[in-house]
Amino acid sequence: MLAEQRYKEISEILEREGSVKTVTLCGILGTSRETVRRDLETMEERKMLRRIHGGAMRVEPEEEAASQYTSFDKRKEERSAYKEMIAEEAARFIREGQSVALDSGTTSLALAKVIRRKFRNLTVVTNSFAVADELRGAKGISLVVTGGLYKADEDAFVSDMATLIFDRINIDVFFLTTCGISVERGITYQRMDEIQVQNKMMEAAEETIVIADSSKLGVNSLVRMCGVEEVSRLITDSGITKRQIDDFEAAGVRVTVAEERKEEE
Amino acid sequence: MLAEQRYKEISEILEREGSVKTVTLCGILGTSRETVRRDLETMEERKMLRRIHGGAMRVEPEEEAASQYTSFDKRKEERSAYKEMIAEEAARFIREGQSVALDSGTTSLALAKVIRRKFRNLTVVTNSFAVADELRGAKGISLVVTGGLYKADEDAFVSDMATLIFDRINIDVFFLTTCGISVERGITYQRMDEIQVQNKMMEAAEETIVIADSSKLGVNSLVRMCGVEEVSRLITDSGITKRQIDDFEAAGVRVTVAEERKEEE
DNA sequence: AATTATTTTGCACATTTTTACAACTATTTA
DNA sequence: TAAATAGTTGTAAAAATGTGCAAAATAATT
Repeated sequence: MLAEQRYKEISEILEREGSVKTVTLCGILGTSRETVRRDLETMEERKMLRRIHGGAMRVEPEEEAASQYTSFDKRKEERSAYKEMIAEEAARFIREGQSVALDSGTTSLALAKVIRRKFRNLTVVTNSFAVADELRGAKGISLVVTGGLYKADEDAFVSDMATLIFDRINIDVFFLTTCGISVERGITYQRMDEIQVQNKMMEAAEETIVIADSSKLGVNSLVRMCGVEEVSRLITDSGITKRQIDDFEAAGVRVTVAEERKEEE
Repeated sequence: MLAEQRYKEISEILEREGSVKTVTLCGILGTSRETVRRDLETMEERKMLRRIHGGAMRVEPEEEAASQYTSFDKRKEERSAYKEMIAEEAARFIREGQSVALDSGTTSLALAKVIRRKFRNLTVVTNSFAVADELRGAKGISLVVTGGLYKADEDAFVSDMATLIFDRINIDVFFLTTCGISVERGITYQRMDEIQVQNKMMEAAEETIVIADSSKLGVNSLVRMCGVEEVSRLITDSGITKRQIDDFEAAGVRVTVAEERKEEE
């Protein structure tokens, strides 16, 4: 069994149970304790969990009472190292003067941070409060927010009110985040709230690029937003397998793998 | 059972019950008394609870949060005492279940704070980023943002894109802030950016109430938004003169003067 | 296809952490 | 004040972790 597959398994267990013992994982994964510990170590570095003596704990998605959007804050720490790499790579597909659309995924927020740092003449359209907050007052960034009804659990504006402005706006590149993407089922989500906004963004956009860490690949979630043929490119991390790359490329989706880069600028 | 799992369990019990005995925890967690005590000790260090003889008690959220925030927040409040008073008064014209519109004035932000504190079933429509930020995740507040192009110097969304949603929305009360208001020249502003949004809000609203401190009274600024006959009420502070009250009332604008109140509820 | 290089994994052993049992001290309450 | 209940500390057994190194599995190269 591959390491990344184990990570995925561990993540799922953690999502379900909240915490696991190292020995339990040994049994489930059929590997030695050292391997499990090494896995947990890497996963902790990637902010995918918190290690504790005897096992690991989930990085709390729901810390009740403490206002809802902190849960979003917590979630954005998940796999943040990957997300930054992906965001950095995604920024290479943007040129000064263009207009880009960002939805409300956590990877979008990472991209917003890169944009704030690297661009001085860009229009950014978003339905994400966090992205808007990040780019609020950023020099040289023209910020357009969709508006609409605010959904705290997604930290974004949804409903058809959020789609109205797209009749007046053209987008060069739309960076789409997702819960799951597969060649067979296309791009899928857990919730359907945001799909209409994303669809509008896609319609308004010249080109759509999916930015998704490798844990989303091959995953089929509940609601289908569109097929893979609608997107021109997928940017992901090195967790993608050769096989998956071939499948996506065969379906007409170019694949870019974000690699660790050592402070180039 | 892992230590961290026990902490979580204890936290949940404490959240539910308020306090818990050491022996009770022994039974629930299936560990010795020393272990429970050590757990409570660690958790006390982490400020997750307060130890008492025989067990532990929940720490009230205020205790921990207080130290960091209040000094800064209080000072901010002291400065804008008059706006607070006006906002407090304005809130009396709102009833649970209604929908209200707030524009991007500083007094609107003060009103948003009062709303967050006092209401649990309200729809708030705004084009102000600060107001949206204040009400983001507020319990029982349905937040609708106009969207549109973000103007940093007003911290608000403007342009005609910000007016689109008003075809779909009805407002009970619109609280209008202004640079100047006079019986002769009506409501006037320094800039014209926001006027179209405010006009739409007014159109969509059943009633419009101007909230303006007394320094704005009798002032004629550059751009006229509408006449005083369009507004039903003016809420201001005690700096207003008897003469001014009479003039406004004669023009059909009822006047409410916000007074200092001593913590009534 | 065969070989080499690289990474990953598992085992043995030293180290650290955790826990429960005692024995003892402190606090509460009747 | 005495009896009961709760808290503290020392210690040893058990459980978990970290590390060096060799075997195994993968990837890369010829």
